[in-house]
Amino acid sequence: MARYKKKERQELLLEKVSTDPFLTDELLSEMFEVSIQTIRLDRLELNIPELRERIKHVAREETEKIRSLSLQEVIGEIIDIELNSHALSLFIVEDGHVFQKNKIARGHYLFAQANSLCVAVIDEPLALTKSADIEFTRPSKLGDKVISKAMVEKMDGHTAIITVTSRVDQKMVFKGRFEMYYTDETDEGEKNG
Amino acid sequence: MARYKKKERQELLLEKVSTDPFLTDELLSEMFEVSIQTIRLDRLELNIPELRERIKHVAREETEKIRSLSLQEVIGEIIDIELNSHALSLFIVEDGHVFQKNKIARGHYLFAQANSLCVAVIDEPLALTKSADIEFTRPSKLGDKVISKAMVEKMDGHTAIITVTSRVDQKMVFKGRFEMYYTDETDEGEKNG
DNA sequence: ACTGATGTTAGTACCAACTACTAAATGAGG
DNA sequence: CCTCATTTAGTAGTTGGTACTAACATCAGT
Repeated sequence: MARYKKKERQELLLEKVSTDPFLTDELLSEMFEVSIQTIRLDRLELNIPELRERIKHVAREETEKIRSLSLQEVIGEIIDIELNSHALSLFIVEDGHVFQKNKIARGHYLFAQANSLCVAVIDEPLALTKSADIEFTRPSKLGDKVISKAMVEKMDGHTAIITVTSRVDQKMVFKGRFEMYYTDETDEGEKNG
Repeated sequence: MARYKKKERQELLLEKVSTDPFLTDELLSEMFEVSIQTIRLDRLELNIPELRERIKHVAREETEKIRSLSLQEVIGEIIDIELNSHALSLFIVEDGHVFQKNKIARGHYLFAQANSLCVAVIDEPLALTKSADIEFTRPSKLGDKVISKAMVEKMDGHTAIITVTSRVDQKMVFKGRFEMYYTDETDEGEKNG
């Protein structure tokens, strides 16, 4: 098989490197059947950094993503909050949140937004969901900006009742009634453990 | 300030490197006020790989985590399933799933396990959660192995009723009643869009 | 104070995977 | 055939290491 022309090779190179950042110049030169120098010239022209920089970049970026995905306290971004009263959050439906076949958001992400908003709105060290009554009124889709609103209806003793409504373009996609347990102790585990 | 003793230094080194894998031997040697060789001997004794290997590891591992966290079809691992009848899944509570202060699992992860199990148990191209009535009967904690069981109670027309119970060591931590909408069409969006 | 063991530092040769540069060889088109 | 673009070759220098040898420092026990 004949080797590629410059332009073609450079396009393929870009693709290769972005799908697999772990390829050395040597490996790439073998794949394209050109010399290492050619690969290096190509990278220079295309502004593709060297292997180690690519790996470093991936490592840094991914650690950030991890934090924003799994270690975040709240699903969605809180845009307004008055403790023990009400709160608003924004959640943008991205690729990882939807069913691939129809791009409809999985219900548990909408629930997560509502649930974590309830936790956030309560101004106590410990707030746990005790029960909830929820309804998905219409499907929300990839790219939707979901605005969730939590209203604290009642707080007495150790139980709060919060109603949540989530909307996309003013149209309701989710509503729920959450019963939260809260206390000023940081950890209930001591009692049970 | 006096320099640390070997043992102490090595413990701190381990901690440093695991919290920030991007530290070179040179930087570390400056931090501990010892020579580069000492740092290298320490790494050798503690089996800490060199900078580049650490970065590579982070880059690879994190990309995998991303996939398993955000792109997975089901939260938890399905361990038994009979379509349109019942299903079991296992979800292990990890660090990213809990409140840091008390190590109690966030409710929406337990909900996600139950919800995705309901989607999985229905043998139709499209299955969406319509509403749910849920209860968190006791907190589950870091390290818990949560076994979720979904039972299809009724299926008629386009609506299924599924009850889910989740247990840790036989003790119930979550129960819910899910109303699912299903159809044999892959995408309802065509009608609305 | 002397002896050993342990710990620390210095120094060398080598490696991968580069950058930056110069220079030569090879093509392909007019 | 000439020419310009492209490709290849080769050298020197860089970073962040490994692997190894040898010397030096420190302290503990006798």
